[in-house]
Amino acid sequence: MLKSKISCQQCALKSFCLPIGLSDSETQQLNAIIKRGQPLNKGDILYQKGQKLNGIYAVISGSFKTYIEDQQQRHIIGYHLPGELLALDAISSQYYSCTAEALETSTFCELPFDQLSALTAKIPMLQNRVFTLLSKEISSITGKQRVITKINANEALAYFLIDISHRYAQRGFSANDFFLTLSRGELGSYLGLAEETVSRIFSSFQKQGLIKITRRHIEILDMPALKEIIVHIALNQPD
Amino acid sequence: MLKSKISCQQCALKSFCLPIGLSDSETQQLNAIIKRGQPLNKGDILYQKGQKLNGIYAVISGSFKTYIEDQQQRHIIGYHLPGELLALDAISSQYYSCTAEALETSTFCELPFDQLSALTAKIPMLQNRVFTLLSKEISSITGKQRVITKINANEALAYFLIDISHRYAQRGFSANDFFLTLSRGELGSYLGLAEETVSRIFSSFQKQGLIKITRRHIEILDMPALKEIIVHIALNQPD
DNA sequence: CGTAGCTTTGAAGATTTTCAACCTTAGTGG
DNA sequence: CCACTAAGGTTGAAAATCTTCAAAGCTACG
Repeated sequence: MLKSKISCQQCALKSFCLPIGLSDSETQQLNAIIKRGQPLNKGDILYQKGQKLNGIYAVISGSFKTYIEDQQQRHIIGYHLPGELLALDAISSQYYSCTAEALETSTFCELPFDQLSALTAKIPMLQNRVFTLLSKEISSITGKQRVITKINANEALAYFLIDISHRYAQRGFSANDFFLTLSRGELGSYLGLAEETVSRIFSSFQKQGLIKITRRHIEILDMPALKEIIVHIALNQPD
Repeated sequence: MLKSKISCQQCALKSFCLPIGLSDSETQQLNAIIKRGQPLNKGDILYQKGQKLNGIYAVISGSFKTYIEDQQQRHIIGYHLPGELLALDAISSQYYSCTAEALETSTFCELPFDQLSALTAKIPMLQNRVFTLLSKEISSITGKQRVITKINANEALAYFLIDISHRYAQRGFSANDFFLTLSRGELGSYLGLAEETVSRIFSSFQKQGLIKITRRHIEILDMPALKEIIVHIALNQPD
């Protein structure tokens, strides 16, 4: 029992199964359907757009980007950190709607969706947990959308930094010192900005003493000032 | 039984309960928890940001906008047509994260979420239906985000028109002739454009013979050409 | 018939992108 | 161990796009 609980934690599913107070037996049932994946290297594909849904994924360590591509370019849709879930949008169509790729050496686990939903049908608390997770995803995308939908480039980047900082803090990582695994170009694509614009604004933030940035290593020096940049934006503040 | 089935249809929950083949008894159970709301007039508030979650809502007829506001302005977040659901993002926090307002005389029904989740725990098919609806919402917001995140104003408006057209068609309304209940300013806010930009682009689409627009009445004259505008954008095409 | 609110249009200004060149760093092979 | 290379990052200047400001047109409604 204890073993499975620990293993669940190791699976970085803390965020998934712990906060809801499942019994040991329930935890074990959940744990039984979780498949631990082989570690992936940078550039390895977790799933490909168009493939039939196997399950949803949780990032254990490392980071992933999701994207779709057309003839001209690749559009970054998501940036996923440890403890976060991937492929929640694929449940409805049963096909992955984008490609997920490891941005660095990363580990993950898989939750086969049919097994998960069989289990949620038996454990109401778990069902509610899944509802909550899906709903939270909706909030978070809506929040991002709000921000990117016409606020200017400064604000978009300030928001991005604050968001990442929160997400790291939530998982127990440093809120003020972290590595970005997206390139300037990818980040630009994610936020709807040109790569040069991202670079210029990072430089300007640094000149103002808000951050220190060395390639992909970011230190947030003045969080209040960063927040000041987006203070006039009506936001659903992240928890 | 039959009565309740019809009533369910009347509730415009066709989209919600019909496609999954519930038994008559299950349909009746679902129907029993659906509360029909009083019709609202233009400007009436369905729910207010910050209020405790009562339930999620389905639009029966008319249309709703959702928004959040700050000192300076109101930001339109959503535009909801008959058959569509509102407040899916409030399930996780248990508080409405934006305000929903009727854009014209509208009817709706309410699904108290605690009762719904008690029912889904008993009816696996319904549980999966809710998972699917939540997941679909994630897809659709992600799609919108993709589009607005830096494509230009022409593309954003072409996408919007195509999206609305699809959504009306899906509910059995005309795909090529409909009324917009958002003003130019509101639509601009929704898409992240200035109201004048929206107006200019509608004029330009009309000059090109793509649409005919008389105030809020829109006729789509050349759907293929509209689609051509966004053809280079990698999209998860709506079903 | 007049007014208020929405819409359209023009012109100037701001922001962002694009194009181009150059810089920096990490990794490679001599 | 060093020099070279490729990839990513930075910076400047011109061009494109969108916003803002301003004014005027239209329509619905009392």
